[in-house]
Amino acid sequence: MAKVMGSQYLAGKRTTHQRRALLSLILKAAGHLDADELYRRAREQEPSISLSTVYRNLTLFKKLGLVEERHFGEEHHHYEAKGVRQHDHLVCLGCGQVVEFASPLVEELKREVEMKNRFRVADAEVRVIGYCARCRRKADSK
Amino acid sequence: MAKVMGSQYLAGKRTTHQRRALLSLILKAAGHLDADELYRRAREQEPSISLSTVYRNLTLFKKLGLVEERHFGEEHHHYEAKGVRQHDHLVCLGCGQVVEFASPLVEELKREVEMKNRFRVADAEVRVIGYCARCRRKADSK
DNA sequence: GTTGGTGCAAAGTGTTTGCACTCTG
DNA sequence: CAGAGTGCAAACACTTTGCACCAAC
Repeated sequence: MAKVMGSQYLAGKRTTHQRRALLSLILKAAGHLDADELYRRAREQEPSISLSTVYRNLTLFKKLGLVEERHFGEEHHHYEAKGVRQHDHLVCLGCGQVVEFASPLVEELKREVEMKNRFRVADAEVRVIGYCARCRRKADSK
Repeated sequence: MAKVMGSQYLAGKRTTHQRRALLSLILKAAGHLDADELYRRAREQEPSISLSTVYRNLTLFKKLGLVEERHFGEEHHHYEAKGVRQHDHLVCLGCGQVVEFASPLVEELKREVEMKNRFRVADAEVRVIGYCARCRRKADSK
């Protein structure tokens, strides 16, 4: 996994321990992380790492196109490795859990917007909000 | 426009000048506003209104289902009157402008998620990100 | 050796809250 | 005239920045 980050990914930027640790944590995290969770995990490998470094590198990774910033309903942001495939999120209002899903309809939507709205589409973010199977009953009784 | 806010909308809450002003501003604003812009506009009618009151009432309106909170790429939130029809947003990376659009594909997507993911869908937020016609050339030359 | 990157502390945003006063119902 | 709602200032959560030191190149 550490091999994933050859210098070609960092575009001439220095490969510090902190940077290596952060990037590998993001890549190996299956889903999305917020800055604080990433900080917590990074401290296990680099106990002296600071939160500023986390933020600074998240900004860098964003700029290099390695991670994407996501905005769920919460105050803070989430980050995840920029994967090849489009995937979107289901946010449960009951338990707060965020699940990924994918649908070809999103690609279709992007094509439609590109044609009908004279818009060069770079990306799309879809959040479907509601109640997961487990929380449904709670929602119905409201 | 002031007539729009009979007491039935406020669910027994008191109808203060501030509340009336805020709600009518949100309803008459064609698109989305952030808290600060709303504050600025409200002060024209109620010069002594405070930002806390703006936030407190936005929270209330959200709870009552009168407005919706939107999350674009920025740090702060945007709010808009909860309309009947689903509509989504095109965010231009060049000039930052946010344009509304609507597509039946979004409704289709919601139905699909409801069926395939055992999820009770309450709402969906779609942001398509890219470059508007005017900013395209800038993007292409990068 | 340079100078880009780091840790720390301090500042900056956007938002929320405690409190005493005010006005709606 | 009770208590919901307000303005104010202070607190809050998250993020950014200035600076002196450190380590990657």
